[in-house]
Amino acid sequence: MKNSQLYKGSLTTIVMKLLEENGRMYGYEITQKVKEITKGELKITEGALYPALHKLEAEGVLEVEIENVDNRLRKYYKLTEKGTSETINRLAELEEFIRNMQSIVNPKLT
Amino acid sequence: MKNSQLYKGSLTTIVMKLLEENGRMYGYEITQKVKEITKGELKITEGALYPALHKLEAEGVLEVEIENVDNRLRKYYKLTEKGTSETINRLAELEEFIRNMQSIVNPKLT
DNA sequence: TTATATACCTAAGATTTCTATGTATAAAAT
DNA sequence: ATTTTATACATAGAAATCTTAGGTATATAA
Repeated sequence: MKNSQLYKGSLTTIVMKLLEENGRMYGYEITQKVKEITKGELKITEGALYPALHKLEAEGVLEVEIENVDNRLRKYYKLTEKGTSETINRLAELEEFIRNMQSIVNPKLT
Repeated sequence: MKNSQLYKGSLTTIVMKLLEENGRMYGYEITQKVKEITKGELKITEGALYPALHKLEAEGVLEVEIENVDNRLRKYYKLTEKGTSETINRLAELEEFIRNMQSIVNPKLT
């Protein structure tokens, strides 16, 4: 994750949301998608992403399907049932986080 | 910092913004102010805050004035000149971060 | 033939935060 | 009178996350 420290702690939420949106994705695809969505402002590093995916899988949040495309390995991840309900909580937390940060940055509006 | 992982990385930005807003504050006051602004949703822990304040001071972002009030020590922190310009950058980063996160969570709006 | 893009991976270190604990005074509650 | 709560500072060890820096391998573009 390049850029500011602020993104610390948001990686798994980003991954879960993208999987909720797109059904299934593989690691490299996630890095490209985030770069695209944020117009290059946010670059997820592989050193952060792959361990995070493995952890989410170990926790039962994600499950993996391995496929061979063009002689290259792809590991497609998708949310489990548990992962889907976790994602709902995560997104609620994210919205609360954004609200709270905006209250701090712009106290006049609240 | 209680609650979700998302707040990781945002502590110094919060502190700097509050000091920009309020001129000078002491540590305990900062914890109370954040609790108040976020209606109890965000609690800054002292184990995170004090080392962060010391680090910002060591970096020349903050300077400290020690006072004795009611027989109790207070260390008032305020932004240095360097700290003030750093704060402007931090707040711009925060706004960009929030924009990016909203693009991810709500891709239809962008 | 070399560089870039695709696609996975890990290990060591840095950084941040949490948990737990410590000191001390003042005020409120039992 | 004593205990709890609030105020006010602090640190040390552990946990979590991310960066940096490498590694493997195939396919395509320069």
